[in-house]
Amino acid sequence: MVRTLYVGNLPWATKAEDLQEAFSRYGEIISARVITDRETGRSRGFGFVEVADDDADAIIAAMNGTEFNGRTITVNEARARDERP
DNA sequence: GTTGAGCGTT
Repeated sequence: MVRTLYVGNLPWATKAEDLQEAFSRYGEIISARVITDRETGRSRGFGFVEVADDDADAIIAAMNGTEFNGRTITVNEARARDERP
């Protein structure tokens, strides 16, 4: 099973592979993705990381509120798009 | 070549 994590407050230069590398230190990463603006192609400063269910809690605890390339990032469980108003 | 709260593609 996988759980999707929301990662916010990222530096502009952050790439998906950067997330993968950083998060994989604390658990199994299924996939990582940084959201970029579809129109401009620039990073929106946040992303999503799919992690193994068993590692999700440890990863959130380890990464949330920590400094990532100079910015204090936010990590918590992501919401489904359907839940958004 | 910029910016800073937020929850994305198929």
